[in-house]
Amino acid sequence: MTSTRPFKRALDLLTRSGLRPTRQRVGLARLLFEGCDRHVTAEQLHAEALADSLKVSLATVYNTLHQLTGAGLLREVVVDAGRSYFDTNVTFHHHFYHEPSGWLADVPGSKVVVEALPQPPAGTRVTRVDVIIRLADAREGADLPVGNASPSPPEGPKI
Amino acid sequence: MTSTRPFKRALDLLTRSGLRPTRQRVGLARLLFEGCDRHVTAEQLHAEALADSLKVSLATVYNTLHQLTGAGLLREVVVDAGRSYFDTNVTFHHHFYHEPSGWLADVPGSKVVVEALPQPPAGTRVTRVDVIIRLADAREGADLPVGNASPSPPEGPKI
DNA sequence: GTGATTGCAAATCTTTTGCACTAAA
DNA sequence: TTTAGTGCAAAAGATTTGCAATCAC
Repeated sequence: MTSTRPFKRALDLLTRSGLRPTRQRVGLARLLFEGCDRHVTAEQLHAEALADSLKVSLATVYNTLHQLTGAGLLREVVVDAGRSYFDTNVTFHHHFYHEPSGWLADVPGSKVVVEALPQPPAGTRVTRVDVIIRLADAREGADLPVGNASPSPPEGPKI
Repeated sequence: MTSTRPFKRALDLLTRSGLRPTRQRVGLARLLFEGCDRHVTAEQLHAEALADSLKVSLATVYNTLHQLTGAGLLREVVVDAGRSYFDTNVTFHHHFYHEPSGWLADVPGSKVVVEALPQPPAGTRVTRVDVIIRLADAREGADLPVGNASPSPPEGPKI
């Protein structure tokens, strides 16, 4: 599918990270980085790969996702115990998470201001501050005094 | 162990929540609510129960933890994919999470100021805003411009 | 060639489920 | 009684692991 440009880009990302550009890794990297930012689970990426005629095992998908995360090309997002999402957006940002559907969306870091952060315990350092804005379907009174206009509604098949 | 007072308290918490005060539930409630606030996993609470001579199955521990969460007596904390922590502190607060050890600690809600929260998507409402301050062992340059004094260091055998 | 990678299947781990049995009300 | 609750063992998911076969360099 597509030109050869993105193919080269995926290849570059891998080699620059010291990962041998195997057929599987390049294929997965293309699926992950060709389009716009996205959130995927291993299972989901594996299905996409197969649908794209990329023969790869689920175990390799897991390995690759972790290697890319280690290389700083992906960020693991923990919003649900029991399932890991990998985010291609590794810039400073937070998330909206619609628990009923599993819908996950980025919130620019600049849109949330976290102040007065307490000092971390001695011997430790802060690696990241995650802000997860958990959502439910609008119903009886809102739980928090936060407006309820509308940027991007949870619609699609989610996840 | 202990007097009969906390026993009664655990019993009251259950009945007030409409949960039949069975031997297992009362025992688990005592373990959870007698002391100060704590974070537990199902496996951990189960081990404690057995150590305290409370015969209860892991399945029942899971059931009870979820029932108590549904009743608002516990709050589930998601900081690690694949493992659920239950927090006896259900007041407004956030968390410090030391990933290397699994150490989890509360951060008073008043210690973190979250501003400029974006509007939730149409048809949804915010149920909660979780702030997770992820920690690693102090090493090469800190990742974020946040001091590094010391409130409560991660020590114990963790989890 | 040679060591890194992959695939596959089995193994782990955490959590859930089905159902006969037990205990509260 | 009668209905909720419990235990156990099996099932279900998600992720990891062991190791022989395979591929990149």
